[in-house]
Amino acid sequence: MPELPEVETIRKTLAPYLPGKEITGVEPRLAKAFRPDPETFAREVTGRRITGLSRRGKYLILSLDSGKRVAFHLRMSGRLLYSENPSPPPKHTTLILRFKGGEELLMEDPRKFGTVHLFTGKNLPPGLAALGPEATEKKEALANLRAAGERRKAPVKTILLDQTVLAGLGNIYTDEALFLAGIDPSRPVNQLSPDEWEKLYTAIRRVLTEGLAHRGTSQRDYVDGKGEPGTHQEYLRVYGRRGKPCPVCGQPVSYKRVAGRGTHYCRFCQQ
DNA sequence: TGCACCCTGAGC
DNA sequence: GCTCAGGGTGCA
Ligand SMILES: [Zn+2]
Repeated sequence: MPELPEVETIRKTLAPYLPGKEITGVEPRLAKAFRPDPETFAREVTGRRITGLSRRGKYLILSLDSGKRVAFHLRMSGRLLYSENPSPPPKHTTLILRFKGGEELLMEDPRKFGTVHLFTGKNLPPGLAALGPEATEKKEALANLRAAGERRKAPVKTILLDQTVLAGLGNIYTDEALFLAGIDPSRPVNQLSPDEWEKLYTAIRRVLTEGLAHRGTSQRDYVDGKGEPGTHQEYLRVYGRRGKPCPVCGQPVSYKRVAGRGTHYCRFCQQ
């Protein structure tokens, strides 16, 4: 699933190509993915030039010369693929953008959960407007985590996945960070000590930095903007390793459901 | 505040 | 042939 390191890797791989491109063709193929409707989207985007490419949380954002912006959210199985020699689109294609030189940007999404938003500067999509600070921004992110720790009593994993608290973590990096910090994912957040918050944030930074260095985790569907997989799946400590030995103590990695998500952790190393 | 729901392919 | 995976939204 694309989380912060994956979306950022997609952004980096598209950055050399998209800015400056003129969009000559817009083909929405999955109507329900578009906010607003696909007809408005096609009308507003056709003929525009891409002026910028950025990321906020798990959203990838294109700026257009009209002043409008397009945000993509890939959810679990979405891919954004740039090609200079387009071939016939895959079965589950949400959108095709065609450029003046014959290149294209394609959004593929077998599970069809991904969304495409068209918006203006003041009128952000609700999910984008509500995002907390980037998980990589230490001062703001840590302050928000601590504030949540004071007024909430949900499991710590629930808070890490809450994009209004900090933006960018998903199920994989959350499990990995909690393991590195030695904290049980179901611990109520109001029970964490100041020392544990510091440790947890350090672990979050570490797993995100590693994920970025490895160009993302290709556990299931993820590839970057050029179709290349990342390698961080080879470095995961607990996620997807149920029953396999804990890298620290050697006991089998445990699995349970926390915050409605499959959760991997070590019963012996995490309290 | 927490959970069902959306959806399909992979894996049993 | 069935179950499961998952992020954000909408609704209780
Ligand atoms: Zn262990």
